Amino acid sequence: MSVQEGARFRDVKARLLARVRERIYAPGARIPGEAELAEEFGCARATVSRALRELAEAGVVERRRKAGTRVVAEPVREATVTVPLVRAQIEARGQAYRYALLDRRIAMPGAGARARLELPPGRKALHVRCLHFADGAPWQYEDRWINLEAAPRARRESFAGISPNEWLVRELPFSDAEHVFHALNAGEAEADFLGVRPGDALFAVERRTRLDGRVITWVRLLHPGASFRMVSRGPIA
Amino acid sequence: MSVQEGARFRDVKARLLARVRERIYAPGARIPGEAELAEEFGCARATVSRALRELAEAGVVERRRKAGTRVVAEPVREATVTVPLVRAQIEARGQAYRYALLDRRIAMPGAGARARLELPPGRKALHVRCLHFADGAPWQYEDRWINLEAAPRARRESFAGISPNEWLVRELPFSDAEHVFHALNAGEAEADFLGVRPGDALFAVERRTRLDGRVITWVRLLHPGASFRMVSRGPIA
DNA sequence: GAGTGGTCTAGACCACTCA
DNA sequence: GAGTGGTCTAGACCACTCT
Repeated sequence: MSVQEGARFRDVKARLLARVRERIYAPGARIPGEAELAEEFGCARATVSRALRELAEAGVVERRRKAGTRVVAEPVREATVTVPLVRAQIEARGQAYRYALLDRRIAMPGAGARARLELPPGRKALHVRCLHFADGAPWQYEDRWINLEAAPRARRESFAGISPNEWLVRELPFSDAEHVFHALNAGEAEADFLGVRPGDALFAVERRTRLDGRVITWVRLLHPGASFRMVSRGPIA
Repeated sequence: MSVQEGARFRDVKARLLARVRERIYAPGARIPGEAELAEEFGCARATVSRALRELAEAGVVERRRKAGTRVVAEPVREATVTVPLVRAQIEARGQAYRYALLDRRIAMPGAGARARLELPPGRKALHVRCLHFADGAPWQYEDRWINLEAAPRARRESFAGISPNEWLVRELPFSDAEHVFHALNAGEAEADFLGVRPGDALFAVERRTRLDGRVITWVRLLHPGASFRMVSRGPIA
């Protein structure tokens, strides 16, 4: 009948979610145990377990041993956004990508950058600033600090031909990242780089990357607010 | 030895991730099949399967039947952000929450709002605008359209005592949501509401909520850029 | 056609945490 | 102490998709 069938646990998950939405299982209320549900649905407990685990990951239910499974009382919305490689993002839009290095130097980070790099006082780091263009128009201004003790090979890289963004993805892929998103007004220099007027709204993505607990790099990516959108994906079920 | 032990699949997952990071499994390369890995690690295939499934969800590997499992060639970063209830967010910061309704009327939506609600032409909808305060200072301006055909009970709600945000979470929890984030400059009216100057950067969250395929509501939430941060959670493993 | 992942089952043991 | 979820196993069948 249906096109994308063939997963019993998906069916169980959907039916349980439907019960939550219809208030058959009220917010905050406890729902039957895995064994009971398995019997009701006529499947193995492991199947119910997987369905409930995914509902828990989606924030629909809360599970605790002995206490059982409850419908979440105050749902919290989550959105998963993709922060792609600039180049891939631009090329996916069918636009021509161009990269330009503005500045590369080993310098003493300011207090803010030093704290974010979790560097001891008096330690220098690599500071790189560059621009990414889409069809010739400035798309992203990148201001990055790299911890040379965590990524010593960066010392020998000029970043003339490859952006630090891309270099790091190749050099240290699958590292852990923390992101912060916010909005700010363009200063004189940023406006100049991005081809907007001072005071125009910018969308900022800040990312700190770790590997084995050490901070490798901290970067601030600025986009002109007028053209930039960040979109989340995916529903609950 | 370790504190949080007791999950064989986590161990397998961590070891596989380590191999990817150390380039033992190179980007784009194929890794051994589940059966082979299960034998190597001395566990059941289902255990390896779960580890690999989670790595696939984290974007580290790609899996296809018959083709096998490959390390992702061009990693894509993802960030999961929490978009909490305004009130909960403010109270979690230890600040006093206050809500004020600005305007509530049934009206003809403009072209943009109508399209986002996926409403046929000539259909009216409920338009609500309100403010959320933290310790007396404006924290969020909410501009919302509600599809009265999908949420008819909203017609009888005045929204004088409860924000539409909160009312909808109670009325139709666990609905599916799409989010868009961007930055813009405050106009005259928005600046006035939010207590900032016209032109100041604002952080915008737009959310469209669906249930059973129908759009229930579309909302634009504006925050003063100077004070607002949206933070992502969680590493890969 | 054949190889790989995707899922299900039945049973088992364990870990946590509530009463 | 006892009830619940969390995980593992061994075996099985199936669905997809590459060759």
